[in-house]
Amino acid sequence: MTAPALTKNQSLVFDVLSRSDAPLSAYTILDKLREHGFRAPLQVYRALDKLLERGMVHRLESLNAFVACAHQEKECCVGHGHGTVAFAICESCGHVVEFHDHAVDHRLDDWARQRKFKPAKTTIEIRGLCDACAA
Amino acid sequence: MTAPALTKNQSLVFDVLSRSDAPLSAYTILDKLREHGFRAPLQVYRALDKLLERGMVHRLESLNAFVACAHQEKECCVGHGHGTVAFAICESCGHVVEFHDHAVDHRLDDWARQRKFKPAKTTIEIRGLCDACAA
DNA sequence: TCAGTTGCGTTATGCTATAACGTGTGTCAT
DNA sequence: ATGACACACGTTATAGCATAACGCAACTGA
Repeated sequence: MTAPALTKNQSLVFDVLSRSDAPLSAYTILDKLREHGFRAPLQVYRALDKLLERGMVHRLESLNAFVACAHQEKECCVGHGHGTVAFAICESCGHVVEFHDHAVDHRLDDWARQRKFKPAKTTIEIRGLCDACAA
Repeated sequence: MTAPALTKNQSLVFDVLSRSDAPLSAYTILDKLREHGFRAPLQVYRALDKLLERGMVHRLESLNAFVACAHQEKECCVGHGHGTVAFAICESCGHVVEFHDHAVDHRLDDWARQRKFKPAKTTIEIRGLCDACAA
């Protein structure tokens, strides 16, 4: 029932993302893992694919970058029980806040249902300035 | 008061996007405009930048592609009076529906206000299957 | 034992976007 | 008019993001 353990590459990539306080591009991850034997982008992308499947990592479409899921409580990442994830991205300090909003989810679901559109994945990203950077 | 006329390159790019029934990448636009003298990606990107500024074109972050704004009534594109734009993107036929939802806008605004986050640009993209393709 | 699946490593390639340079043209205050 | 400025344009080169296609190794389950 429980998901199989992470492979070595998957763990390495996930650790790098978890330790980072800002999103990382695949190539940045690659550079951070060269000393662990990574040589090629595909090693990173393949690990990311699996981590994305599990919901342990999110992709920020507007940045072409990746973050570890903020819900580090195990239940969340294993049984990705929440709906759509939204992100607030500070364009100054790079910090990202992940959040969920049921009202927004519900509203978009309604829209889709009315149009008979079948959602597969929804992206919500707010770019702007965080409190600290708005000065 | 009224915005200056489009330049030749801007018009060419906008026309290509307007005529397309699916999003186009910058390089696809470039290919379609080679016979009009376009030679380099920058010619396309520079035109797109201006069109994006005016709200006449939208960028789909999850596709790295561009669409003409669906509100072709002039008032909309000149005085971009609406709030955040959302998109439903069919992954089968490529068709994109643009829509606005005040409730969603308002909800995200509330979230930002509470966090003292200053939104600059918000991306909402639903990828899935349209009614026709869900079969 | 053999077929199927999954992960891995490597090389090569393709797609997306911008940097940095110089040119021409218009505006407008002097 | 002239010089300063802004802006669009064209070109070459380069940076940054992502995947195709090959082959090998390990595991799993008939």
